[in-house]
Amino acid sequence: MSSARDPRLTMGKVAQRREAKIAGIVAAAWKLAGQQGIGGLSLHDLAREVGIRQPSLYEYFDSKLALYDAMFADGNRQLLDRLDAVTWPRDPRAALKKYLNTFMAFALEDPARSELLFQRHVPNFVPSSESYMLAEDVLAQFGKLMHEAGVTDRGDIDCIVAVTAGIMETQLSNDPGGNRWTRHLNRLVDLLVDDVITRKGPR
Amino acid sequence: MSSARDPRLTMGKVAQRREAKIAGIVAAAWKLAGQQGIGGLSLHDLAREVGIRQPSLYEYFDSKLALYDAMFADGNRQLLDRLDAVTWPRDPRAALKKYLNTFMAFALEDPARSELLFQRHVPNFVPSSESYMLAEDVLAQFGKLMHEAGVTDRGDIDCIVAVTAGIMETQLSNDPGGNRWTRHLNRLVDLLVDDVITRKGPR
DNA sequence: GTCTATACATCGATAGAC
DNA sequence: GTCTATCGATGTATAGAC
Repeated sequence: MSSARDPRLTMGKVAQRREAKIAGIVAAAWKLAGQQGIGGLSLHDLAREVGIRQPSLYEYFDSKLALYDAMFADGNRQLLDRLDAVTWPRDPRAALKKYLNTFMAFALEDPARSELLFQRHVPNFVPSSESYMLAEDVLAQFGKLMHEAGVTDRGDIDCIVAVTAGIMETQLSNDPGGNRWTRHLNRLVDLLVDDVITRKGPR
Repeated sequence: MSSARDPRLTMGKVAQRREAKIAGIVAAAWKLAGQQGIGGLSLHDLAREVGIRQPSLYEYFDSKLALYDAMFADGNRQLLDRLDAVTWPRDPRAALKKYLNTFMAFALEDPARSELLFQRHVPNFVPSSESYMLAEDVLAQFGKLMHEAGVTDRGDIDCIVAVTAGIMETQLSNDPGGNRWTRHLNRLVDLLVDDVITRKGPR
């Protein structure tokens, strides 16, 4: 489980141990999801992986959807941590590309995580507003970089989003572990941004 | 269920009735899948929809995966029929765009069908080789049009595939029934094909 | 070819003892 | 906080009578 800065100093020892346990459960859940797919995750298996019995999980999560929500939040925190560690180029276009490449690498390294975070492979799951705020933090960074790169129109932003999603989808589905599709990411972004710029200010 | 040309004249009356029944079951399966999602389809519900009992379905399909396989084949036949009905423009670029728009309209009009045919939302399902041949027929048409439009490099073809997949994915996920993303399809195709042409033969 | 009955498995969730 | 025991629902698949 990833840790964005903060609490743990405001917590008592018991609360700390509880948080650590929850973190361990979430980590085990990611491990199993990686093996069986996010949809194939079962609470029995998860409990066994953690070394407790299935009903004991309900001490930490009110329901399976609550577990998914914790995983969703955790996954987004992982991504935010990853983005925090990046040193961004000054050139806006280069920064945008670095963002997209960082995102893509993150998405491809754990297909099950991407299923939960970016695709719609878990029926009935809707992130809580708290968890969704983390996803919005990711999007806000993306929007800021797009703006600085000169892409401000919603339609243009949508195009880059769609291209990124398409590369992720096709890469995951047809060539997992390879780079048959991702290697075109930078080229497509350049193509699009160039087009946007020239149409906007044809000096 | 859709009917590509042929049999039914080589069949006896009994075989004809059986085929018709199977077609009705598949049609009912599509209906239910449209309501509950392709993954939520259950044989109990399907049998009730058809007016028989659940075990009776095994008279027509050896397993649930066999049913999915029949649906996969049927869906691809629907698409082939749709493509057969199109009058193709002479201009290769226009023909390519018409193909992609036809495909996109087909994909968006039934999300459950797209989940089975184009996405990977049914665990453990792998189309039989016979069914997959139909999907290959679709791809063959696509490849031919691409070639005629001057797009021959595999990487370039992959780019157009990715863009198409991305628009389909984002449209289905974020704006089902709308056109927020699809309206950019032609623009993106033009952008890509122009880029391919100019890089290939910069006269 | 359709039925009833049922096996068999999985899974999420709850009750209550310790 | 963890356990045993169990509920209840769902779902695929099979056996065998008609």
